[in-house]
Amino acid sequence: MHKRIALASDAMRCSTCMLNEICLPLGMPNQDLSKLDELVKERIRLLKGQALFHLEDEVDAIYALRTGCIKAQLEDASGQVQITGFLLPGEIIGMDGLLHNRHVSHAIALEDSEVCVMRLDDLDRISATVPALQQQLRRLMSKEINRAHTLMMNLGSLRSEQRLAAFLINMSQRLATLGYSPYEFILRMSREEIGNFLGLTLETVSRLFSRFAREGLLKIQQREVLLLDLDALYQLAGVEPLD
Amino acid sequence: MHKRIALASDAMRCSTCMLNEICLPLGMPNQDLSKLDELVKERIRLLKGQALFHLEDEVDAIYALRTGCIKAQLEDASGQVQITGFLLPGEIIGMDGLLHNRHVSHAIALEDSEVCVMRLDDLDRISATVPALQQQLRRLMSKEINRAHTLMMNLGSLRSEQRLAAFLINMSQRLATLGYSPYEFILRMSREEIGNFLGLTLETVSRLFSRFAREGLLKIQQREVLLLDLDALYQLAGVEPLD
DNA sequence: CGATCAATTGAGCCGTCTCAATTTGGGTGG
DNA sequence: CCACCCAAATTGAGACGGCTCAATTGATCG
Repeated sequence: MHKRIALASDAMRCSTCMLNEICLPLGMPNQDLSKLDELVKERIRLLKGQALFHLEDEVDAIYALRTGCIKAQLEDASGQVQITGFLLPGEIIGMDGLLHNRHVSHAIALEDSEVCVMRLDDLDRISATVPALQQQLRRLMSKEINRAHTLMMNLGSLRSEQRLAAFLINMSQRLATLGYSPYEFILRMSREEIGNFLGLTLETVSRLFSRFAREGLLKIQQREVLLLDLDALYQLAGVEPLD
Repeated sequence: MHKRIALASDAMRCSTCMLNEICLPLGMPNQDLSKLDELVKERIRLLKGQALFHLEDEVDAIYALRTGCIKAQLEDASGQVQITGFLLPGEIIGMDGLLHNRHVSHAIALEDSEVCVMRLDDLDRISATVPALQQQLRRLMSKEINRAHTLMMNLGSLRSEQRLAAFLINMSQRLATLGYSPYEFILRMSREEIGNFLGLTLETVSRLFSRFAREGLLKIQQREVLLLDLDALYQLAGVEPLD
């Protein structure tokens, strides 16, 4: 299905990873950081369109995205899909499967991607001697709960233009955190995927992009976005951005 | 603000609590259950309308609802509110505050209620010697993530009648788990609160109740519900119920 | 028994969806 | 390299679901 790669162990170290200010170790004391070095023993490379895991797969690990972009989506018995998030590098995926150690969602790469594998038994073993790791995991799960609650608020109370504005601001902020431009980026997902995520149809999303462009808020050509008036977008969204 | 009560320690024991098959200890091995007995040292009684905590309050504990009903709601800078859940006995509240140890939501009693206080330092201390507790907490947080994701799906893709049907089924199931009738119950929340939770207006909720009653799916008088045709409600919702 | 808040019901409007046609872009093979 | 094909995106027209605003009825509680 996908390619597992076991690199030389020193290539895996959280303590020397470029993303360690953003990813799982975020905010952990430096002296504990080195104890994480046994955590990631393996990475997985995914080609665009490949799944990291599917519904019902057994959970034996959670994952940190290193490069690329992954969508997380639920799927119910009737095949109806709901995208619950688009992950960027440094973000953690798979925590929704820890209830019964079965995944309840699909994780699919939107472009060629690479993830760090953090096995549950390693997490447990290291947590036993590094209390900070346990608390870190708790914080990360709490963050995901907050994110989902905020998305509920957006879906429940914002109008379409506000939802799209909030989405763009959110992408902009997260990309800025990664050191990319907050103004100019490429959307890795289709209009349909954006629409599904935001509870809108793809036509509505397309029309909104066209309207925003007409009003001078942004330029958009296919999936290339250039945000021209961030202030106006913030004002439109009216709420603190998603994440 | 609210009344804290320190009962005799044997009155607090998870191991002898009526709810221990449903609440935090759910699924934990019996030999570990007794080790939880130091966990709850205090309970809090809330009168209808009182808050267990507010936005921005410092988090030093999470709570298990013993009796009553509590709503959890976000509130953004502009005062806009989103109810993220209605809690029933045996359910855990406060896990969304573990990111920065600040609550990001309000918890307000919809009727006179009582919660068990589980202090974070006690949780950490006991987890250190009872690995099952740590895993249990992880499961509970994962469950909350799933619940929120499923609600996103409902808000994003269901029509109003489907949302209300899913809501009623969900209440029915959770009440049945507690040993109450799945057919007949009292809603502790107003039409407005239901509407807010489901991303609808109170008028729409009211009209739907009237329509469901006209169609013979249920009887409703104010907040007293009698479900007459659960099958039809399931079919309407079309998805697995919320939780 | 009035006062107040919650819930119901109606009428009309607006935003988003649906269905359909067209354009654009990217990939593939001749 | 161009012609072709297919998927993605755009745009339009019309329908409909849920919202807004408003009036009325029904509970609940001093």
